[in-house]
Amino acid sequence: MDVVSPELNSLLPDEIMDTEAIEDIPHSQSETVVPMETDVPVPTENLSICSNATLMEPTQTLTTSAATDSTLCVSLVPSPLLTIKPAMATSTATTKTTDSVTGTTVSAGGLQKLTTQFAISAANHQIILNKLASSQATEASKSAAASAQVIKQEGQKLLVTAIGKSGQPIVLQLPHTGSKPGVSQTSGDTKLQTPQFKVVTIGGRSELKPMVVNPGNQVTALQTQQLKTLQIPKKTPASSAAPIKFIITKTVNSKGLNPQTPVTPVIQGRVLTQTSPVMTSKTITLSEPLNTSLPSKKIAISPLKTPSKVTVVSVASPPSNASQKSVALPVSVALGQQILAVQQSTSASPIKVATSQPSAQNIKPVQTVPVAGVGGSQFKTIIPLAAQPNVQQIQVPGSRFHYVRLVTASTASSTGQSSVPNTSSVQTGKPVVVGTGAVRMSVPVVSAQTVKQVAPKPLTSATQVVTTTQTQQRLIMPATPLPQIQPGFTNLPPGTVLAPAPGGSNVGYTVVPAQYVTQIQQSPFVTLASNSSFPPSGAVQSQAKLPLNGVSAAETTSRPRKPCNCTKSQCLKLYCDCFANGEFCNNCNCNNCFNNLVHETERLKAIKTCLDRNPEAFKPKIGKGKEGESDRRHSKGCNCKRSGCLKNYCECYEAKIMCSSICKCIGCKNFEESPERKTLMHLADAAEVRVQQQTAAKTKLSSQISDLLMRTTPVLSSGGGRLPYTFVTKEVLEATCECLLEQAKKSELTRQPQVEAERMILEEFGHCLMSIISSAGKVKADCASINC
DNA sequence: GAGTTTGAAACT
DNA sequence: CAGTTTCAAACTC
Repeated sequence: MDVVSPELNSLLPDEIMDTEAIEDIPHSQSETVVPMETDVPVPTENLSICSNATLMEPTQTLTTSAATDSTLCVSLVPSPLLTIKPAMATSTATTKTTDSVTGTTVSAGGLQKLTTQFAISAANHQIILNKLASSQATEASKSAAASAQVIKQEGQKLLVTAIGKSGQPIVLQLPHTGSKPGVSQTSGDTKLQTPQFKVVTIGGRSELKPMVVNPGNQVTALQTQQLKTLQIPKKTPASSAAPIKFIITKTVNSKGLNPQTPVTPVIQGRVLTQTSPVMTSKTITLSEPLNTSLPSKKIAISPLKTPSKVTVVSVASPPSNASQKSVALPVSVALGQQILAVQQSTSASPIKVATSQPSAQNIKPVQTVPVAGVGGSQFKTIIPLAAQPNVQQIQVPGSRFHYVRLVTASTASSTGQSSVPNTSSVQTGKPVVVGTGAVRMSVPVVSAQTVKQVAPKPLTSATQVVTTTQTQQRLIMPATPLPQIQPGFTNLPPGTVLAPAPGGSNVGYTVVPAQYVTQIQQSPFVTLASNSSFPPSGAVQSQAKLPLNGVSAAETTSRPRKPCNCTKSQCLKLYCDCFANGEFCNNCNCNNCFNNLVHETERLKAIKTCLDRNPEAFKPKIGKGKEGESDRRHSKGCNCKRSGCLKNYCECYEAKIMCSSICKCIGCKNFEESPERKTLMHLADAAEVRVQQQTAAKTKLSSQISDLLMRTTPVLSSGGGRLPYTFVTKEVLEATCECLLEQAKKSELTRQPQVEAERMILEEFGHCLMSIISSAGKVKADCASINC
């Protein structure tokens, strides 16, 4: 059975990637999503999918809760059926999620209760998602529905994000099966046979996941692979063998059951993809409590660039009766892959905080939001804050991920001292629980660059664990809403974290680029706000700089951006690249800079001004096209007049993309067949090759010299057999240089190509080195013979 | 490094 | 929306 109907199969990828086709849905004030870096409007649709995929846990239940009527809750229930629950947003409802570790069901406070379920027929194992905006999809879904007996239900949506692609998640409208037989989780018709769970990956491959369904709303994975992923294959012919058929439909800006009710802008947890077949990981669904009546805040963190894939590793919730809130550090990172992990910690934490509040209130879902980046899809993790949340920032040394820990005031101290382990897994796809105790969540901020930098070795084993020094760095987040800037939350600069403004700013919040968490940590505000029970920020910093996988934190956190030189804009206008990219100025050459925490009030105001002027001011200018293809284009197009669009004045050329029809440039030469462009490209390529060659040569030469010096390090007296480095005397060096110059002249006379000339010179240098070594060896032998 | 050119951003 | 000004980066010398 096809994972996706053929019609949709060819249709989906593009549409999924098409972010422009998806309308922005007004955001509710209480559920504000802060985009990090994206050209994708903050998705207002929510997808919540809870998945349990641990072999060890027989009681795993994936439950996603939707906060609003527009949300869709998907639950893996004991029956082989994949049950999708439409969230009937009720403020008092709680979402039950199964602890991935313990298998315990936990009620998340504030989460919308799933009151209605519609299940996918076990018989046909099909999920039909109606694409409302596409007649094709509709037809496809109809045809599929005929066999699957899936009923289309308005107002129920499933967000499907394109993995590895930027783009707004697609709202999948799921059929309501509440009235259908066999929908019930406790349905007695649950088959004991092991159903195969179809893993559908957007842009990826699909996998069959055998699942053991227990009659207790529990699903157990029989495979060692613990990842449960709902993925939609991109442009991949669906396998007819798939027992479960996913017919995906795209809903554009669906308003849900109640057209009068605006779609909640909050993004529910999403199931992301698992890319490494060898990696053991879990894809976990996050439950989103979407209650507009409740004061909630979401923290969007994530500067990301071009992650090919993002995996939400875990979203297990602690048992409802447990006061402990665990924090999982997402540390699994592979090249081209991002893993956002929010995993429930084990209850092993000795610290248990008794709280009068219902656990549901303490549990906040983590939202992972895909955002479009220049190079690829990006995901943001958004955390709604509890009534009085505090945020503790956690930084993993050597990683540019930024974690924000939400803790209650009463538990912060205990969390800080004992709840955070000092080790975390970095490699396995399965997140390692790093912290336990009162911590609610950890939110990774991941960028593609970060991934590349942090990425350890290729994941070959799920058991590889890299020990890192876990430090705690905190941001104290106010629990109150952010009325002042909420309207612009969805368009805040990429990588933005909301934090309280320092110095008692009346604004109340600080828009903090995630890249500058470190900066925040060093700010006086943080110091003052820091709980005494936590390690001093200085200690944290020192720990954070510990090398990870040979890469120091300093290296990994070095800003990739060039320093700005603003003089008049105070770095509070889009003239400033730092500001435009949602970053604080750091190590810049700017004058009178206000783009820092000290001037957060002004900065926030400036951000708002920019957003008022252009709601998409902080979104990437370069829209994301298909990967590997040239359809990336400038969102607005350039307006070049004199540069021919072949200089870096042109934003298109600078982004290494060709001008498009939306450009208003004059005399454009930046098009596919442009000879000028080709020439420039060839020159650039040649230059790049040369640089690479030279770099390689230098590296080799440096290595040889280093090796030589090592061998000639003084030691004859010590009997180590080394030669005295004094053999490399000035005379020897001069002679060597003469030889090299002679070789260069020779190659020049013979009109050798530069590459060949370089090779000849290097060879000559090698000969020189050999001669030196040989001579030194002879001297050593002579010396030894005379006992010198 | 200073000066010029350029085009996006900001302003009117 | 169009024209102008401001601004900082890119570029040239």
